[in-house]
Amino acid sequence: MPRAARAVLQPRKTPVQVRSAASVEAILQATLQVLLAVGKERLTTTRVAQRAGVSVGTLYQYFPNKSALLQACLRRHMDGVSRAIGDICEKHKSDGLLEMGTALVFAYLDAKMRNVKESATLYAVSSDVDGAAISKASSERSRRSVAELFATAREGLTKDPEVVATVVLAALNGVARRLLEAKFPEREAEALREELIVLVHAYLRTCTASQLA
Amino acid sequence: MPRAARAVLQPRKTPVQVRSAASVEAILQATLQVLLAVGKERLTTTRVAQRAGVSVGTLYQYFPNKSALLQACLRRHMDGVSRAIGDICEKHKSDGLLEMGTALVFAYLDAKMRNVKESATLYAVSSDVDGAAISKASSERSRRSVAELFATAREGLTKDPEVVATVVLAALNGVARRLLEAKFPEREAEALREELIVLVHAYLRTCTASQLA
DNA sequence: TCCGAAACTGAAGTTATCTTCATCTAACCA
DNA sequence: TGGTTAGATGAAGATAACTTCAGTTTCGGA
Repeated sequence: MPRAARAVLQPRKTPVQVRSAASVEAILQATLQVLLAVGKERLTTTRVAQRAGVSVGTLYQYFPNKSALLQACLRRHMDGVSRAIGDICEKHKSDGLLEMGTALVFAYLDAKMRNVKESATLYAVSSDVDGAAISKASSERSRRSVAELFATAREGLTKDPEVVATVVLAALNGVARRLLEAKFPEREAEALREELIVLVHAYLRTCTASQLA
Repeated sequence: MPRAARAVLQPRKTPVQVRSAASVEAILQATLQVLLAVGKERLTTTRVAQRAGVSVGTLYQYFPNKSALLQACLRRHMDGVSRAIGDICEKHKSDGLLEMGTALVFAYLDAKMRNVKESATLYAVSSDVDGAAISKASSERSRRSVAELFATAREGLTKDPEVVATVVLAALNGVARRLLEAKFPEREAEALREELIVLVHAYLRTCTASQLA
């Protein structure tokens, strides 16, 4: 993995013609495909270019290096997850706390499990590539959404919504990871989801004065 | 990262003389030191050998390749954590559930936070190197310990101890990761630990028939 | 239709590290 | 003390990408 260009994350050139935008799109898609097909160890820029149906040179026209390419890919995925969380938060404003909890569990697991292999692969990529910053930004956004959501809960919180959101999301993330590492994620998913709801509900009950059903 | 030798993880040669055992030890320590000092991107076998005070050739006498070296390092660390869990489980056999929960939270966070940078760095290494298998084996051992512990709880569980253990450990892991990724882990640690205890207690209360304090 | 800019090409250069192996030294044992 | 095995050495070889750039093609407006 290259040592250069920590700072240069942005595409070099902003597409102005249609075909170039198409190239960028193709390259990003190809990156994910190659990643899934052969794994990050054997992902090469040439291979990605081939799969995208362009030349390596074109690839390097839009991404300063391999690392930036992978980062862009990662960012896409993460944004998808945090957008899913954000949407669900919008939908459940002013609901009851438990309802919120249930909705979050479903949304989170769905987002991660939609295609298991993609999530798992990108987790692995994340630790190269300084993915920490990217996933941090993304999970920060989720945390905000969830904290705001909790703040609107009918029952009223007795704790800092930010803290509650942090704990809930961390727990969700822990279980999701556990699931992704399992041999047959789909098989275990349902059971763990039920249990996760129990966990989240139990916790949320401690965060409010009123007695929840 | 090499593509070869997926299967060959074991040291090539088993030390029979004292000095060679010392070499192996020195190499492993050096690996960790180099990792912490310059990061995995710039860790080279030559650099490790230098730091260990041996030649590269010696290194390759005991580790078939760089990957195996890092795996050995990772295994060491993971074993430390699961041993800490195992110990605490022994100590709290037949205690009350809540007590167990508290003890686990402390043990887990302590183990991960003892030296934050080491944990964080090795997490990153883990995703190269096929670390999944290693950490899986280790966390499987932890899960066993914790499940056995829960099975001895005074109150008696109304759920499968394995499931309960899985959920609790996943949640712990999620929060620990969140903490390791934070800018100042030590600063947030205490607050999150308290909250984690609340979370675990709340969950454990749902796992037993009797009313817990 | 023509021209300048945008986009594309891909062979070749560059760099960096892993890994080997022929050779040397130290340890052990009879 | 001499022979045999274990251990250590490190320069050289091999590999495997990444990345560049000079030249070509395509696009879009005048």
